[in-house]
Amino acid sequence: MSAKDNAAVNQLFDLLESRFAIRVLWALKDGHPQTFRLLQDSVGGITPNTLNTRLKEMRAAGLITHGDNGYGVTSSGADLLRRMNEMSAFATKWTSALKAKKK
Amino acid sequence: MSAKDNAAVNQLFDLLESRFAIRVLWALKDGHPQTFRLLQDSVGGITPNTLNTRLKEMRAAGLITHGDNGYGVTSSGADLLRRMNEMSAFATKWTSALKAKKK
DNA sequence: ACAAGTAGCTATGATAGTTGTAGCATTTTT
DNA sequence: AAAAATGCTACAACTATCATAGCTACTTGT
Repeated sequence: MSAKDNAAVNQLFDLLESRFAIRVLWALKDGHPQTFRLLQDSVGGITPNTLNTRLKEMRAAGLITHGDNGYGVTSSGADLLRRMNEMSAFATKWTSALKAKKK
Repeated sequence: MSAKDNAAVNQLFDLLESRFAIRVLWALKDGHPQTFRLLQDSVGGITPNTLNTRLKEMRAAGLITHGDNGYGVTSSGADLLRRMNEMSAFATKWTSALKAKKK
């Protein structure tokens, strides 16, 4: 892994590690833009303050845009979501393994 | 996407969205266990309080173990990291696109 | 046996991030 | 013209994280 790679990944993690960041992106997974309030509901449990902060960050990062139909992902954002699908597959395996362990 | 999928992904995001969570896992990417303090250095900028909190969470989640040689990933943790490599590839593309935009 | 080093933390007060609730200004719908 | 929806902002309270210091248990070297 090069130093440049490290910087890039670090920048991505900076963006994604704050509360609700991933979820906001995830809520836009299907590609349909959503209004501020609908997005708030989709994400669930997020306050307008935090949502607005995340939206600003992600717009600055070029992952989300705000068009006439509301907030949606950019092509870059869609690219990231596509790659994150792998994590979803993992999650399913993982939670069932965890549940089995707890019994 | 089923409701079950949603729950699993939510649980994963609960774990990963707190500060340094992803980075702690990421620091163990190469598979070599690390001592507490070495891990602190690898992650960079994390306090022992936070590191310890994350380690507890991730051990409870079955992603990290603590053996004789220090902290390392479980097979489940390694699985997740493998899938997250896609994000690393994205990060490189994404940051260079961002840099170009800012100019 | 004893001092020094290493490992894995815990304690404490300060600061930054997030929450909960309320509501405002503007545009769109009825 | 009134009602509803949109995208927020304000503010006080709470929680997470930080920065620094240092503790206990164990190993290593003399």
